[in-house]
Amino acid sequence: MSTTLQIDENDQVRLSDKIHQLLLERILSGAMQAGDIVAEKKLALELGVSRSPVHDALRDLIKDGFLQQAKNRRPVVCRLSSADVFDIFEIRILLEGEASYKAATRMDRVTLAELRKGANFLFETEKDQAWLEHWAQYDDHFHLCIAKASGSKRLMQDIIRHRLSHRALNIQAESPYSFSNSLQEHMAVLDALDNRDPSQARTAMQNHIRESQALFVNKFSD
Amino acid sequence: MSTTLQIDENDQVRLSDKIHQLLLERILSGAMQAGDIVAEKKLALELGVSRSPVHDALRDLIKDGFLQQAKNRRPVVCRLSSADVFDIFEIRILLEGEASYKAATRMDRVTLAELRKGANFLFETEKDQAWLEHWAQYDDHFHLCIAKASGSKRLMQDIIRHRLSHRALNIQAESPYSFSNSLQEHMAVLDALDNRDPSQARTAMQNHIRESQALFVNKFSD
DNA sequence: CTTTTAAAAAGTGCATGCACTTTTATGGTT
DNA sequence: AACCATAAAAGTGCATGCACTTTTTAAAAG
Repeated sequence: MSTTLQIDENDQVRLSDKIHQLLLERILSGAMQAGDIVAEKKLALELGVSRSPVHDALRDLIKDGFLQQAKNRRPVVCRLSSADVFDIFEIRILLEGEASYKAATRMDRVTLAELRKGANFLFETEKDQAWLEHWAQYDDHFHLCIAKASGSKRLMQDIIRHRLSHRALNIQAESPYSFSNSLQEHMAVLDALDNRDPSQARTAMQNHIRESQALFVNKFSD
Repeated sequence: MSTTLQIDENDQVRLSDKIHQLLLERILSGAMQAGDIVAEKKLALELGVSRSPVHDALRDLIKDGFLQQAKNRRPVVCRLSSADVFDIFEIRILLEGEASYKAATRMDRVTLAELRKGANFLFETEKDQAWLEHWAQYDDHFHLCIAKASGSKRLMQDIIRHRLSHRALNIQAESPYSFSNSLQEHMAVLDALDNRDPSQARTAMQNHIRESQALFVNKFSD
């Protein structure tokens, strides 16, 4: 837990934003888990800054839905029920399905080719520890590219938010078995995008997310 | 603009939350418009409180997407482009369509009857100034009830957020002509819910929102 | 009269203080 | 050991101070 604040002098970025980023990483990586208490004062001391920027960062995380706080109480990392996880996936199915639909007629061939190359590389590579890192990175990139290609900024932002909101579960939930399936599903989406077929793209993406949904919700029996 | 802070002693609610609420109302009512500057210090003085709770309230509004702020600059009320408005409606079509689908098999008959009564009342009443108030209130209630009845808390929260994000436009965009149409569309949704027909409910709700979309985006040529 | 520029005013970001609330530690009682 | 009361420690909400940045003002120059 020795992630530290990068304190450049003359920095254009707010301290509160750096702290927000740092804490988000701690939550997404599992370094901070559901139920953990995050005291503003203690954290300020730990980071060697005053309470103000920590206060702001925590408030952001509360708005993001990662923390909860009652008045006069210390914020707590949220616990997701299996119903929550299910619901988040349901929404992702809608939003990312729509994004794929819109992207089918808009996505440029270069990005498409690049994504396909990434998928092929992962497909042929041995599935060791480093591979997992690559997969996570590629998967994020895949979904983000399609969200962007939808042409709707709002849609993209919503998709990013909903993906973040359950990414903390990735670590424990993914099984090696599921990976090759996921890759196959990605390829199906890429095929549909290549065909410039909106409906096919929506369906393929929705299938993909539904598969993850089943996996995650299973592993997650409250 | 003389809305004041209700300062009860021994209050269980945070000052920052009250201020957030107050500012939200000012934005949604049109009292504060796109491009307006909202200075933390000035506002604190105006409200007779310190900068801290104002600071927190403004940060919330920034996260909500109503304000924008660059470092060291005063926050500004966001300007929505017509593309933004269009995109927000596109998302509402997805989310509220889904909510209606889910609500069709879950909504209790009592709420349903109550909504129908509200619609009928508005249908038969003379369309004067007071009527407009009633309409706005009823419309909100209608959409919220269905979002709730979806059974998905996340879906409900998302729907509320997206509805808020363009409600500031209501004042100038609604024309008396459109009201009776809207009411008819609401009735169609209620019929589908009564029939316990998910697909019909989704379609009816999506039609309704698409009609608003056309109206709003037209009135809103950047 | 418009443009430039420099000083004054006001603003934000972060640090800190204080009152009041919650949490933790402590010691007696059963 | 488990339970309660209570004092000490730590925490949050809001106020305020200060350094530095942006905005406004007003005077000087063209």
